[in-house]
Amino acid sequence: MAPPSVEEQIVYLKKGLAELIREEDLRERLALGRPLRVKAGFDPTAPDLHLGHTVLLRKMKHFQELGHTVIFLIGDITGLIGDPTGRNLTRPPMSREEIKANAETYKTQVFKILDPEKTEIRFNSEWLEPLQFIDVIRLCGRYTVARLLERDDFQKRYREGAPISVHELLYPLAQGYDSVRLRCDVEMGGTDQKFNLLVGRELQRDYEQPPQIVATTPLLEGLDGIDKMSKSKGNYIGIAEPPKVMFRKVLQISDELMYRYYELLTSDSLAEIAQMKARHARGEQNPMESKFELARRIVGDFHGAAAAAQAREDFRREVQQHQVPADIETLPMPDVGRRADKLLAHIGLAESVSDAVRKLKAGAVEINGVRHSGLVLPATNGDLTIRVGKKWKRVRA
RNA sequence: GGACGGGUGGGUGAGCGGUUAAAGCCAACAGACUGUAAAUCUGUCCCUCCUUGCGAGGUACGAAGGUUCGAAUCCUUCCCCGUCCA
Repeated sequence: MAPPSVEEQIVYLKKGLAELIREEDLRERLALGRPLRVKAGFDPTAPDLHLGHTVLLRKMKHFQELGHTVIFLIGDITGLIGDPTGRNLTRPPMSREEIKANAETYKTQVFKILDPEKTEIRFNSEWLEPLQFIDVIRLCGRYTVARLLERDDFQKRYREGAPISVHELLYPLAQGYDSVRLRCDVEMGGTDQKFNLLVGRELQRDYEQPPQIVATTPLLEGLDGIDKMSKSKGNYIGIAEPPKVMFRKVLQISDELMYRYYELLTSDSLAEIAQMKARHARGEQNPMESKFELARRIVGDFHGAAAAAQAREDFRREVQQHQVPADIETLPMPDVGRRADKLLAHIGLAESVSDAVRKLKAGAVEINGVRHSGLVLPATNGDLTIRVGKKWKRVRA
């Protein structure tokens, strides 16, 4: 197979990017004919990757497919600072032990998408840690406060009187310095990273390197369809989550969000998505069908086709037909007498006894298929199969 | 270093000596309706106890003390945040 031409590469790489700065630079760089060094940095804060990250990872994968080298940079030092991006408040720094553990988890997850052969995993402690204070001062001397304050969220926080710690200002510099040290040709990130990525260009120029090309990917909205997907918001689908859970989460997103997910998480073209949308609008196809398809594909990406089919089956049986899940967790009967409220709290179907009482009164509890609102458990000699909302548990008699 | 302003439940944000476990909104959780989508409606949303009640206790309004019969509300000290001045 003939290697793709520069123009073919450009077309392939541009698809699904939010912004490319600058296309001309990329064209020139590709024309050099050598594998480009493409970096993306990850904070070691969230131990679990979610679909939001995969938008970026999928794009990185595209670079790999074209023969380029991807550098998966784990910001173990910058993690100590805490990237202020998109936050109104300063993030508390993490301990080194946490960061190390999180980094390990990353490694096992990214290769579900990236090709290990064409990936360098690096830690920025490698070159940031040996820096002396004087080096840091010199680095700071290459940039001005005014320029750093240009960043949207700094500006906003400054205007609103929210705190900005000095070390947060250093974050973009550190990230830019990473690019210098790694001699990056391209740096990728979410659109919220644009500022940091651009600082990298400036610093590279200062170190007499050709400035990196900046490629940003759109931010994926979380399950709520409002905020960007993040672990701390709890609106995420983790790529390590069980097929069943992923499947259910996808089915629970809104129809509007479904189109967005198709756009960012599948290889379907915008035209195909528009056609699908039109079919829904004309009533030729139930949007639910498309959502099932989306769920099948997403689960398939991370767990394989068989698991996806199984997840679909589980969903049909458990969710649509309200049948008892096959893998229901079964626990021994705790010592709570005949008290239903205490039992619920004990087995984790309620947060507290008080919460359990509320749920019972609200009619949210079903025992052996019968709604139960009393505080005393029904008389039975068999196991108790209990459902509260979408959660199921079984208790052995 | 000085002068002000502020810290309330997951988030906002009222309350500014007593019917205040603390309004409203958002989120969340359950129920109805559905395609367990959206929208809508209803209920719940600190903990514990039981005699399940417009029940009884215990905690709670940055921290610790104090004044009061009684404090989230007043006073003192401390911690944190911001603004202005230097």
